[in-house]
Amino acid sequence: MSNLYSIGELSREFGVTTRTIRFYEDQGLLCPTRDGQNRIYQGRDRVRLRLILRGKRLGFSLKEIKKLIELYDAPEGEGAQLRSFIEKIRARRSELLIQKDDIEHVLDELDTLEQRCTGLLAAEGDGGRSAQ
Amino acid sequence: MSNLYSIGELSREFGVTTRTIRFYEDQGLLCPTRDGQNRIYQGRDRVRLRLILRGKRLGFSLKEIKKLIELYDAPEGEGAQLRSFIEKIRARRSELLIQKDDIEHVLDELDTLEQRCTGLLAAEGDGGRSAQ
DNA sequence: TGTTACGTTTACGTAAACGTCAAGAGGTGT
DNA sequence: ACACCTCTTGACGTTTACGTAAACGTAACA
Repeated sequence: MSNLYSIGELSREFGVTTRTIRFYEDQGLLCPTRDGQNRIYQGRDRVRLRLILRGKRLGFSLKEIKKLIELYDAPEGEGAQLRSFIEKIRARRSELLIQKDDIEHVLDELDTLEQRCTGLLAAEGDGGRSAQ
Repeated sequence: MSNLYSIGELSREFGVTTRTIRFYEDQGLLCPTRDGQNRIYQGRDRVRLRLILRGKRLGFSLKEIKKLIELYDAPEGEGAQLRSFIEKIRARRSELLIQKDDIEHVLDELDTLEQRCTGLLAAEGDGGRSAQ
């Protein structure tokens, strides 16, 4: 268990380009240590990358993802800030619950579509005998 | 029940700009009828717009949304096409299931974050008496 | 001693999804 | 007649999230 990764290793593991990983660093989402010029990623960087990609799949912007990461890294600050954080978290949770609902809807629609397609296929293989 | 809508009405109802709605038409996602130059949207256009915005919330690109709509509108074609459609539907379903899982993860993380924040708040209101 | 693989920085390019004018037409109220 | 509102068609600008290419360093391998 090396626990240390090169940019290429991470790139292969997660199916993103090295350019992408460097870009995330540019945007302040990752901050690997260095061996001379070369980047060295630790376990926590890998966890972060996983978080980033998960966020992306959910339609978060990189900026939003960065804020979430910062929340995780430094949950400090005075009352007002904390209360505003909590507000944002709750807003985000509402959106996610809506997304879950969206997904249910779309899954239903996909089921309908697939059934329609398989129906058409059957009618075709049928020589059209079961067409309306 | 007029069942007919101007671009402004739809824009207000769905909270998007008229520019956005026209853009969707440009991309072939909507095709309202006309009264002279003015666009007139029917109930089905409204349904489509709802579909489009749902797709967007799920991170679909407009091109992907267009394909889904086309699938819905014209589920015709020969066997090979239908089979390829079904493939795409299944691929999409897999992604959505992953997204659902992503959402569960992030919801958990948000819960953790919120608890951490409320904990800090309590410690603060406490005058720090319950700090570590 | 090449060449192959992997890494680096810098910088310009690009596709998607609109935003933002500009300039005008058409109806409505006063 | 004038203002106001909503609509129209361009057309250029902007942000995000990278792609792509240039030009180079380093280490291994035949």
